[in-house]
Amino acid sequence: MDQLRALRYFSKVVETGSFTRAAAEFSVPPSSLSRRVADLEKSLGADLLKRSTRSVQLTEIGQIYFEQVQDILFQLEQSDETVRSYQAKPTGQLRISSLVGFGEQLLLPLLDEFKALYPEIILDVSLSDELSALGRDDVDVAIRGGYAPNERVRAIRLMNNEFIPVASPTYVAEMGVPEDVFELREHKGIYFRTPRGPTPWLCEIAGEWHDVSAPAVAVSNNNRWLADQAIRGQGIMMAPRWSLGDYLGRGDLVELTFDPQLRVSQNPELAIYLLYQKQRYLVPKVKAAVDFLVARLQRE
Amino acid sequence: MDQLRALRYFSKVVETGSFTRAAAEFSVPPSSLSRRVADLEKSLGADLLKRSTRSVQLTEIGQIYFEQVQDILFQLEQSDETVRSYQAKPTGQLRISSLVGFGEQLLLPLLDEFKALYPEIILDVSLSDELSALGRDDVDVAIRGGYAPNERVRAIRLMNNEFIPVASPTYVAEMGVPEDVFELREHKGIYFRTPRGPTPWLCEIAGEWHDVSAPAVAVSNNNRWLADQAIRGQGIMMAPRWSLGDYLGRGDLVELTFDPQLRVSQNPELAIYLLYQKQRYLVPKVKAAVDFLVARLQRE
DNA sequence: TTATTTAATTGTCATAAAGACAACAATATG
DNA sequence: CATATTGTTGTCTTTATGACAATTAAATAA
Repeated sequence: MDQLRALRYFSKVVETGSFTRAAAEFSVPPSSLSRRVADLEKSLGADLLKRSTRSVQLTEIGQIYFEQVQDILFQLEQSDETVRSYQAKPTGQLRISSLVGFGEQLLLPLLDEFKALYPEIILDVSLSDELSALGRDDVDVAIRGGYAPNERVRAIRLMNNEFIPVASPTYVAEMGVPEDVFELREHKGIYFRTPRGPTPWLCEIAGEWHDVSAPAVAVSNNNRWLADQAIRGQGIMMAPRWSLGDYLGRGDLVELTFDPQLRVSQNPELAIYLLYQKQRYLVPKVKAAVDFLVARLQRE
Repeated sequence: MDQLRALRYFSKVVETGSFTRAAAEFSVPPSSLSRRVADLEKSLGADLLKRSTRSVQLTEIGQIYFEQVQDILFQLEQSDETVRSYQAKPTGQLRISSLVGFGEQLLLPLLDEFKALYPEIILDVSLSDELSALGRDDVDVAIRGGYAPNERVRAIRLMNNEFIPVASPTYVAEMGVPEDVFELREHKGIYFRTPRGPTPWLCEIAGEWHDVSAPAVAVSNNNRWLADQAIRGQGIMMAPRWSLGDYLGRGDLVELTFDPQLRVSQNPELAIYLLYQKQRYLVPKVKAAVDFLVARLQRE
């Protein structure tokens, strides 16, 4: 029995929920799948699917087996691609996913140069603050806050992701410099909205965390627009230092300092990471992208 | 092409270093392996092996592929076993590995009861302080100090592994109670020898670690014998609290206390863990053993 | 309830892939 | 230089998979 073929058949039947549809994808008659899956079940001595003419359902053990088989097939796919593309020129489609703000300000400006270096790589860039499934077939390289989701993914720390409070000089002149974090509650707040809601302003005092957010005058998931609002004196904004570009240098915005520090997360280790599947580092296009991006983006 | 068969052939050729020997293990002619591996190489578009009539060597990419393939084959093997043994009675050979001291004192006394509960499980117990490769085919359940080696292994904390200094009342009467850790250097030491050498006595004072070991009067990897030495007043011993059984209760040994505490490792989180492959928890014999051992050994 | 439709299984034959065995080529070893 | 060992190649046989038609089972509609 060609076990691997049986596994691919089984897997596809589960995915499509039908022998007929799965058979169509392999361009073989459904009877082939029926037999191969039956062989597989016989060799395992357990039923994987409950067939009821009109629908196909996983048994309990089938569910467990399916998940593990999916993983195995995926890994094998990746290993094969690694070998196949070994010592070839970087080429093919490369999918990069990045945080929106980071992508707009730092990643996109680099990509022209990357394209010039590797003209045969077709870039597919998606900016989203939702986390994409690097574990599956979605993305080759991802830039994210937070850590590696599992041990097969390598995370390279690109830079600090420290959020600092800023406001325009005009705003400060008008509203005064807040001396104490609790004074902030009398100010105006400009908030970035993540997929999990706006980010509050937090402060740890004597081991306890306090929410010291000001009333909101602007909320958006668009960093650029929020920065404009801040520059025009609409309020105080907490933003990653890297996102402020030259606003601080030119004096468009000034940093406000507090003791203890104002934060947006209880996690002190906020950073931006570049993520990729370890296994795939040898795929030329992936290696080219990782090496390029780390060289250009890593700051410490 | 039966890709999986090709992978098994390839893998075995690498393991045995020879087409002929590998073929013998599958009971097929060497020509079959030759053809299958050649097919595989053709489909991958890369050479995996350097053949030189008298010897077979991996190419660079072959080495990488081989490692990944080994892992995939192993996982598939495990998934298949999980399904095959699903909803069967706990049966078959169960390999347990444990730290020597822990095994002798706590594990072995439990096993008669386990055998009575699951008479169809054939136990294969090996006691060793070397860490066994849970990742490969060696062991079903392991009891170890330290942590899980990777994300596929689950580690259940069984109990604290705090080492405390003890001596017999006669020894203390004769030599006096050491008040300060540095006084220990004038005492007599009884040491357990791990595979990495005897365990020194350490103490952290003002952030700095000091080795305050006494000259050795006895060194062994046999806990029981060392305890006998200590009871007979030969010296001071650092031993895990669990290993002392009722010696403290009966007054055979007394605990010495120091401030700051005397330790055998800079790692404060020493504990005993039960380890098993997550994937294999559904194999009845593994589940039976894990559940039984955790129920009997877990203390907090 | 019964007819109809759709999906999965089973039977039979054709085809393709892997194994068996012998012959051959290449390279160490004596 | 001869011999033994190892891997490859040629040819035939065996086995397993695919193709297509026929059959069975279940869900939907009359």
